[in-house]
Amino acid sequence: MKKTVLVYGLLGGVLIATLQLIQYRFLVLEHSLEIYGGLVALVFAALGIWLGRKLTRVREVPVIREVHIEVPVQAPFKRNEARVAELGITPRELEILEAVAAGLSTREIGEQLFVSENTVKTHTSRLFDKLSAKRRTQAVQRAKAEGLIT
Amino acid sequence: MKKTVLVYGLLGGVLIATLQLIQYRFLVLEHSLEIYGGLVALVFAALGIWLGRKLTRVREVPVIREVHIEVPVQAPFKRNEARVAELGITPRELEILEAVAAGLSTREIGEQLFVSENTVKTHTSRLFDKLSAKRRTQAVQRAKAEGLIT
DNA sequence: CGCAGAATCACCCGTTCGGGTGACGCGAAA
DNA sequence: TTTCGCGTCACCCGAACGGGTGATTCTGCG
Repeated sequence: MKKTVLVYGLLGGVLIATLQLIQYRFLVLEHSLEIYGGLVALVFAALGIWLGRKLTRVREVPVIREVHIEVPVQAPFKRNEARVAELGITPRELEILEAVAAGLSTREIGEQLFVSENTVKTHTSRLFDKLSAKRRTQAVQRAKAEGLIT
Repeated sequence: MKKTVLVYGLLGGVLIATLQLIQYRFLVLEHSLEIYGGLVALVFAALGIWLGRKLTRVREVPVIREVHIEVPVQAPFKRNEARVAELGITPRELEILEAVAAGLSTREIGEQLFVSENTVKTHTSRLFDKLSAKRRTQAVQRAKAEGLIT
């Protein structure tokens, strides 16, 4: 909450500053008062609306409306061998990757594949490297996106 | 809520006042313009908030959200609302769930949703409970299997 | 009005993860 | 034969995660 207030505060500050600038220019150029007022009104109205919505966020009740679109029947699932090779992912690593995606812990994977936890960690480490991932969830997400695993 | 709005109002007032003061130092002349701008800003900010609230009220009415349903060989994805309700998963939790599935860390989720890490942790904790998961990867795996998320 | 549910945040503590480094055996390719 | 890729394992350390508890605020519902 404090963070939010802070954000609001900063935002307000920025707005005020912007207003100052706008005002200065208009003053110097001796433009119409109405335009300035309108701008201020607009900006603050927008800010107010945004704030109001933010503060009183209400759950929307999504109603699913089915929109059928023709989808070229996608092959059941074809592992992207090319991408696997391209990333230099070894078979063993792929195996670990699938286990990770299945939600297993390092220890569980080790037990399942009859290797030590350390080995699994080494594999995962290399995987994260190759997938440019920092976390298992990220690795899984990317692997799925690339079609590396199911 | 009223308190929040009030606080915001006061804050706005203070800001405006500050603006006035700063302006006063530089532009002693043309007083009417500053006062006018400040008043307009205040009024419209208030109006905006009111409007925002009004709008969110309306949003309580079911919102139509078009969902493209693909028709692949297997199962078309359709968020399993029933299952979500059955498991007692709240909208906010679903939001966090999706972020987790996207491979974000607790901190990143917090930043993205403007809440503290602790809050995210609370949500994930409850999610794991509801999904009978022990790890994020497992939660994601199950959520996908249940059709809770994409 | 009071209550339940949701969302927010904090703190503690133990576990797991991830990064970095180093090492060893094995089989294939150079 | 030497090199190289792969799989295996170990240790350390800091960061992230997960569990538990407690607390506050706001909203909707009786």
